[in-house]
Amino acid sequence: MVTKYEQLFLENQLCFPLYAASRLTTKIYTPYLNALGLTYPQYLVLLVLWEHEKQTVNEIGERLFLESNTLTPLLKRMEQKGLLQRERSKEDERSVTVSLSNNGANLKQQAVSIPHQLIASLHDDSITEQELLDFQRTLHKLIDLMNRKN
Amino acid sequence: MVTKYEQLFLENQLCFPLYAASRLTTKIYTPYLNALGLTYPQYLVLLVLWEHEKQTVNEIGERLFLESNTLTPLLKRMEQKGLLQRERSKEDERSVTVSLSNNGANLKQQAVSIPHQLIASLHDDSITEQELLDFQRTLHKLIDLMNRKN
DNA sequence: TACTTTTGCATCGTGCGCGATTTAATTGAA
DNA sequence: TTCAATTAAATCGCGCACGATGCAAAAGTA
Repeated sequence: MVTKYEQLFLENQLCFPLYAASRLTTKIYTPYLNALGLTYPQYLVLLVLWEHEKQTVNEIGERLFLESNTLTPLLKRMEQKGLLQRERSKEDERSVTVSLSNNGANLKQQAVSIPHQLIASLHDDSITEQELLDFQRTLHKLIDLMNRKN
Repeated sequence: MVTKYEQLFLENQLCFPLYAASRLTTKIYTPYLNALGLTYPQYLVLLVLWEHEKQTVNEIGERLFLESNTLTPLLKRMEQKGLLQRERSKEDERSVTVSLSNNGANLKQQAVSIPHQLIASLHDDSITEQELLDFQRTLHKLIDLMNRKN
């Protein structure tokens, strides 16, 4: 039985472990991404663009749960690095279309090996594959749930 | 079977869902914390201090996985708000002891109801209590694992 | 004791996140 | 068709995160 006060312990909340886990994972990604000259959010934008080469700021934002106040400066930095182009849409002048440059598209080849390398480096007998799949499933459910309620 | 390229999809990675979930949870906390005049990281510091009223910057950092470059400015802001005091330790002049003010200690009473309110507002039949407990267990395992490998 | 090394905190610079607001284009309604 | 409402980006300000570096105190070592 968890008392009212014990719910205030760090470990008994969901928020803190998620926050800690998120920061730890990006930290583990960092050396691999540094090698490609990318930050973690920049890598996420590329993941989205590697699936569809051309998208509006809004579409990218829907995938990443980010808005223009975060994306606009982020995309500008990526444009400066020559990873992508930003261009006002002709059909709807309010929208900005973001498209991969050759440079940005080519990074995919180098990024392909990252997930496997990470899994290998993190491999541990204390967590089974099935446990991880279940975890992933619940995580997606939680995201959907919180996204609906927000 | 997930191919090499499919591993680059957002959904097939662990990092992005964790990142998204973490941000969504803090977003859900925000209105409750705003009512107390707190940011989410400030709330985390208070959670730690509510368990032990007096701790060094280092001890707080070990609990939250944060270092002085993040904590020092954060704690200064909290000191300005009158939530805590910072003081050089007499025994070890390198350390700074952080202790709760009455104001900061009293906030605990108001914070106690937050976890329950959140659980209630998020309640959904699509996720069972057991599923959530399993999830939490794996999450802690992952944190331990990543923390060891880092 | 004299020294090197380690430790704890602070500072600096950069890049997010995000609430609030602005601007311009498009859509919707009378 | 006119005007109000909505939508898409952008801008601004603030508060984290965090790598890199600096500095002083303490601990370890010859």
